[in-house]
Amino acid sequence: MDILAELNAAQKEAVEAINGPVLILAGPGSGKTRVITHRVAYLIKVCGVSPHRIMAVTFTNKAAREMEERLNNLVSGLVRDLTLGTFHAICVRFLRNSGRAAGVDPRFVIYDRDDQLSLVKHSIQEADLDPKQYASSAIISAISSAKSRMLSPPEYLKTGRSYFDEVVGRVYEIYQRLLEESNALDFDDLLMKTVLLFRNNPEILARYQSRYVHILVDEFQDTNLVQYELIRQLGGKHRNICVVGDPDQSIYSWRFADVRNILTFENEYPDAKMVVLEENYRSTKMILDTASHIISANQQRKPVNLWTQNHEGASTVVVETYTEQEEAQFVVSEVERLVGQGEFSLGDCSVMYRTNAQSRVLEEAFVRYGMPYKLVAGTRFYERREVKDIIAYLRLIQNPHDSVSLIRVINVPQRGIGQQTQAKLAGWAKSLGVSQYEALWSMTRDATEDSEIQPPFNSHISRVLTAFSDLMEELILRSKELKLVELFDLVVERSGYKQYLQSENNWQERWENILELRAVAQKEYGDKSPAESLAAFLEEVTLVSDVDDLDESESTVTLITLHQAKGLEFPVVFIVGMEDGLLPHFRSFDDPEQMEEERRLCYVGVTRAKQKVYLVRAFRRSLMGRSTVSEPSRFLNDIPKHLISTGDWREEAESRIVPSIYSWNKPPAPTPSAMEFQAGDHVYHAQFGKGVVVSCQPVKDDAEVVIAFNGAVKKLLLSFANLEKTE
DNA sequence: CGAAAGGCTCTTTTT
DNA sequence: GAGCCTTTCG
Repeated sequence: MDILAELNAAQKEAVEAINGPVLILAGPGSGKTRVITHRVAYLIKVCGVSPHRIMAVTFTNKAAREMEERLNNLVSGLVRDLTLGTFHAICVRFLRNSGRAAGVDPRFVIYDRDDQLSLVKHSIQEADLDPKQYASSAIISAISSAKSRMLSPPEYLKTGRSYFDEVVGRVYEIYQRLLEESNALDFDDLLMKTVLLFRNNPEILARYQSRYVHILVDEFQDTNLVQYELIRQLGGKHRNICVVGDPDQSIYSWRFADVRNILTFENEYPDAKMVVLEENYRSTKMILDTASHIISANQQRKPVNLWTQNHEGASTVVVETYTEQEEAQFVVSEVERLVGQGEFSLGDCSVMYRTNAQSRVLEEAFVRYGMPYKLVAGTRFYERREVKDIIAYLRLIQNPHDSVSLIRVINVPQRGIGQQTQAKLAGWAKSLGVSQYEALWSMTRDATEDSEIQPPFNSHISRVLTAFSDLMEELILRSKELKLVELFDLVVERSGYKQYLQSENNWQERWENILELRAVAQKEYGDKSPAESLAAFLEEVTLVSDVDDLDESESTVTLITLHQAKGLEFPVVFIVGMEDGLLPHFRSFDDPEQMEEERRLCYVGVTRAKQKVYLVRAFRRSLMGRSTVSEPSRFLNDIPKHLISTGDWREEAESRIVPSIYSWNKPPAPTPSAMEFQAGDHVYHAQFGKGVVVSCQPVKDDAEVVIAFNGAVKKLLLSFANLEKTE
């Protein structure tokens, strides 16, 4: 197979330029992914470069997986040795292997946003600051910003000028100390510690530098300073660095990504070859034209000339509805129409929005119509309470010093270890200069007699604490001989979590989640021992993003935020909430740079579409419970009239929908009796297949059934679900 | 100590 | 409108 055969001239150029730095500016739909995969394949197959010497950085794990798949088709078998993944995943590998030199214990756990939040709250308390006065999220963001610039707490304090900087500096200092005591790294640490490791250990860096002859970075416009530095370090020897990006799609500046990295790259590597990919293979002329008009209004950009050989296509549809409920109804009914005409399938359709909160009303509409959909994110699976609880137990086994996890589960299920006791324990551990777990553990030994500081607990509390310590010791001990899944089961069993869950409400659903987590452990790590798989499993569950789990082959409508949609494509795209205040978001109003980013976000959304774009807005929308009236998004003004079709959808849609099988207002008769179905009944659903009824509750003159289908739990309205009993 | 209830506050986007 | 925190009572 000729690797260059199916590429256009510019793409070929980008693939063949293997010596020296390369900057590829790739417009949406210009075959960027194709270029990267083919370039890697070309290096391996044509140039004979060992995959071991190639590193490819992607923005999401999903992108990495897809690339691996595609590569397997081009150069089967050789892909194993490739260093392929997100910056974060790759840094984890470096730190596990070589982190000791930077003072990183290789058994570290990774703290996600949630863990950060709880740690920052503790830090604020420990700094004797009023937690009500400082938003933890703002402080996290400031700390993250500091780490993106690789400033340590003292360095940060030195550069700070405002009182807020001072506060952040103090919290940062404590926060970092607590992280270290817990042997934990947050997302930013993964990057920063790696760069510091290389900076302070030239011999280690030299090893990696020699190894990586070729480095590729995707979505370069969304890299931050640390990531740039890491690439600079690793590429320092061979200088074969290939970065691919599109300044018009830079939408992560709030995460301290900096488009200027592209400029810096050009300046730092003046010999860099620049390749511009302008031919779009994805969208119709109409869509591309619409998108170009939207993005052209940005001041801070270089003009680009996107073009396509694709056909003209349909006009962009702009629609106004009265409320957000009506907006959702429009989307559902329009999807129904498109699918009914046979032109598109459900899986072809996507609905994109600025904020996660917007998904709820949409979901309600989809549920009401019994139309299958998948929500990317929502309450993210790994952020569910029960899932995090079990993960916390596993983390503690891996690393007992992890204080955030300890605090999370020490009293879940309730063991009579309340706040008072926990505070005493924390204080006591601090005075001993050991982690809380060590303090606990020392109580189980009689060594305390010769200790200066006696445990400050009465005998009852002591017994309860010792019992917990014994439990963890048992789990840690058993973890050495069991398989990962067996350990998982043991944790759920011995911690009393299963029993505890059964006393909670909607425990079935939550139990399902635990089983799903178990399935991940089972699937990926089968019967491996925890020694070889626990760390990998814990990493996976912390570093996954929501798009990672998106399966586009499934035939359901996709609900997704504009940010998450980057890098995806759909035949049909609905962008909802096209209102000033939402898109652009009002938080960006007073900052021209942020406003330009909002515009890019809109551009990203439109350019996801292959065939059809709908820009939908609601006249009235409730935000935070309050009903507000809003103006159409200013971005709509930049689309010339001749590209738009409007028309009164309402009249048309009503005449179409109401008498048909779907009804907006009343469920059609006959309404099946709620009594017909009970928990445990086996049922069949035309779309979802076989399932088991979890619960069935009457609502108004209908009933809401929760059904566990293979792999997914769905809430359906009985009158629409059209269920068949199968037993 | 813990469960329940009421009151408070925000809501952008996420590896 | 929901989640988070505090208060109150058993």
